[in-house]
Amino acid sequence: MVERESTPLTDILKAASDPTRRSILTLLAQDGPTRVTEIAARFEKSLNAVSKHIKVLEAAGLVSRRTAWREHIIEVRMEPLVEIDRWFRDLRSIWEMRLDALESLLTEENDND
Amino acid sequence: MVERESTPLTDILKAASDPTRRSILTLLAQDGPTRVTEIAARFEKSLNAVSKHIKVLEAAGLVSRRTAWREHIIEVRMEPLVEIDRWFRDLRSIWEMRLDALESLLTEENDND
DNA sequence: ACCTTATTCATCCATATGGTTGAACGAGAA
DNA sequence: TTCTCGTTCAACCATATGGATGAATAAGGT
Repeated sequence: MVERESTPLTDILKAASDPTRRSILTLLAQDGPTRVTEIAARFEKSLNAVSKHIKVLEAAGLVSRRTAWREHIIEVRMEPLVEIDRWFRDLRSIWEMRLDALESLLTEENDND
Repeated sequence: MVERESTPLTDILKAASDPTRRSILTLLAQDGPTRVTEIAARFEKSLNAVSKHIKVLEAAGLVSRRTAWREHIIEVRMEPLVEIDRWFRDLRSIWEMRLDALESLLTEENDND
């Protein structure tokens, strides 16, 4: 009933908001492409739990998967994170525009004194 | 039973990962400090729902509250968002370090040819 | 005192999320 | 074929989340 929205930015932020998933990204950034089992071995969670985390990251575009034989090699993708950066910058620029407008308004008033 | 972790960065990202909450931040960045009721009026949700969203943003430090008479004036705080930026930059630098190491390794090998 | 306004608190609901365990699948090795 | 390995799929569970509605609180206006 409750329309479940899902935009790229929302998916990226949601994926990044879990500490385990951020750890996975850090691990991949450090060590490069890594097998699912290998990744799971670094955490005190079941293989399945980690597998699910990876799927979330994958859905958000934060990692890519390359299947070689029976092994799934996971690689971090930095590109989508730029979306967060962009959102942050947009918000900040909106905020600064208002402050600038406010300041010039005050300056104007001072001129009228 | 499941240890519920909550770090500043996690709270910030979780707070930012909801579209409604991001809209509230944008609204506040544009219009400046605004009353809760005023904010709620901009959304097709109950006052209570918006009130709860604001509490989440507040807990993450993304907005501050100033109670004047019976009115609660909400203001956006940009500072905590820098944490996201920092995390992103850290991750990227870890990633670049690995690539640099990889590249210099390859160059070395070429030198040995 | 009583009304009105602004907001939160308390419940309750449906769905999402993070976790577990066990079965299933795909593909090389014995 | 049967075994093992790497991984996902399918249930299932407890808790979190986003939403609604109605009561409670706070404080000025009448």
